[in-house]
Amino acid sequence: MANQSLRQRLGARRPYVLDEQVGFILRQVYQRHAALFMSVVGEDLTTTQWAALSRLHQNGPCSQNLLGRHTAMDASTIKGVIDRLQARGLVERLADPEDGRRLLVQLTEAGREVVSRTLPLAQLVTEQTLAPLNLEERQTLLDCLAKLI
Amino acid sequence: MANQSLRQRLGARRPYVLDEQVGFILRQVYQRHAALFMSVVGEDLTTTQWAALSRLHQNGPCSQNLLGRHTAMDASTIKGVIDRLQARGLVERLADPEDGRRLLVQLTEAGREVVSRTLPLAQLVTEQTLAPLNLEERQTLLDCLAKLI
DNA sequence: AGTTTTTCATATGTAGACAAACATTTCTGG
DNA sequence: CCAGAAATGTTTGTCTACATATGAAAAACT
Repeated sequence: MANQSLRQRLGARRPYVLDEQVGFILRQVYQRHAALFMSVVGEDLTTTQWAALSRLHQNGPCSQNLLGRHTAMDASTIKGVIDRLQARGLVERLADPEDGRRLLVQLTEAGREVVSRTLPLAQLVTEQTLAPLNLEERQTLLDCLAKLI
Repeated sequence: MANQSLRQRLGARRPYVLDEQVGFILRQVYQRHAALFMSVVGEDLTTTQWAALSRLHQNGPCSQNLLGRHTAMDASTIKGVIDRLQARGLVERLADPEDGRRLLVQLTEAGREVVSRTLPLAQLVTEQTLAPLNLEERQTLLDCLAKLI
């Protein structure tokens, strides 16, 4: 109103309200999603571990670093994730015969079982995360978010 | 097309494509934002440290746990954050005379200086994070995200 | 060929993020 | 009033996340 236009005429900005900042909101939405994932999926799987497993399922075996790039993790993060998945027998590392630097990472039989058991639950989590929005809003949200990556 | 309706008639779902899942997208958007924040703000401040500082600036002194709730951090997370801010002299802890359990956390003079120096940069980061969207899209995005907290 | 650069995996250190367990203090219900 | 419940802060352990440094292997270059 009058106040608003006065502020604009003076060149002053809106005050900085933490709860209105994208970053703060994004962190909370992701927190809610991650908590939902853990509680729905069980299996003691984290969202990042699931990203690695589902990427291996979708794309097949892959070098560790490349898998990291395909799951938005840097080299040291993906290493830790694969370490833990390997310790649980869901994944195995093989030397790449074609490149002495690379480790080929692939799902084990147990890993494939976990993936097929988890897939429908992961879909459910996506659905539940978006539950407060209607179909049109969901599409808009995903489109906007995709532009911000 | 024909394929699509066949799948629907059979009750089958769309395949699970990792890159289309909200959780995976959210993580990447937040990563980009956090990296942007660190590079624009400097001061060696993280987004969560900034959340604590700006909340104290906005709301005044506060017990440690309550501050955690106001910044979406659990008790052990906010403790670590305040530990580090205190070690840098940006924040101080006082015993609450009214409640023997509580620690009152408040900004120091140095903390207030960092906040005023950082505020305009934090606004810039918000702006840059949303840069790929027009004004209408930004509002829609924030509205949708707010429903997902 | 040999040198430089890049890539890959690893290691270390710092920082969120949360669960679970704990002691202390405060609040509440009977 | 007093016992049980709840809140506050701390500690420990596990897991992401990244910067930086290192050694080894491959690619690119002259």
